[in-house]
Amino acid sequence: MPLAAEPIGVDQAAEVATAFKALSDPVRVRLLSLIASHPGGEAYVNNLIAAFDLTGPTISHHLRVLREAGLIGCQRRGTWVYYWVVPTMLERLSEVLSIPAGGRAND
Amino acid sequence: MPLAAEPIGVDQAAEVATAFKALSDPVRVRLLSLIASHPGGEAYVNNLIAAFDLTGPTISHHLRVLREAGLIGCQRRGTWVYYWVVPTMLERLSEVLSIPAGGRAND
DNA sequence: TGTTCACATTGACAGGCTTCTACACAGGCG
DNA sequence: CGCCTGTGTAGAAGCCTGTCAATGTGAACA
Repeated sequence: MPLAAEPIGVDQAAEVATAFKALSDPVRVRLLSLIASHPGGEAYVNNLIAAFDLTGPTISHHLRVLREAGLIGCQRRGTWVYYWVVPTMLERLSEVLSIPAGGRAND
Repeated sequence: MPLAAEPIGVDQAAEVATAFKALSDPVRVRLLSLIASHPGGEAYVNNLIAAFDLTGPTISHHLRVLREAGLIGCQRRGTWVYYWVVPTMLERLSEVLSIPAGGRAND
């Protein structure tokens, strides 16, 4: 439900804000984009670390923030850990920011 | 351009992250929703302050963060100050989060 | 089978930034 | 001038970001 349609509830506002907080860091935005645009929709950590001038633990921390926000999922396959994007969450956030036709829905 | 379409650039990632940072606080999300869903698309500060258990300066500060992020605009009319939502910014963020058909665009 | 190596995460900590309140200031109205 | 509305500033508490060190997991090899 778009936040422009009606006043958002306190609980939902907190939930949405948590997700947006996960996207409030440039590194995490780039990580999400790298994972989402990776061939096959998956990426493993080694590749992600190589794309930044940051150390492994730092990337790992950022990935955890994205994971706990429900934006990405991960799975271990042998030695490597693969990450992928959870489209449901992105679509939901996109819907929250969308503008209803006419700018408002009711009242 | 959706961030899932191709790896986002460093500059654009920083710009998007700044906007999301403005939305990373529950109070600001609720403020934006209150303004956007207000009859006429406008709201004045006195109404907004009444909706929270926070002091006036705090709300004023949050409004400034939203304003500097380009998400809302304001104008003084006599004694009261009116706020409204800038739909362009919301639409752009919504597009960034949208998922291209098939999950990816090229390559 | 046991060791060694590579991959990735977790924990602890320093530095910087954000958030919130209290007080004080500017702008308009009666 | 007195009052109300809204903003700006200064300061304390808390959170976030990034690095180093240590741990856990799985594969390769003698």
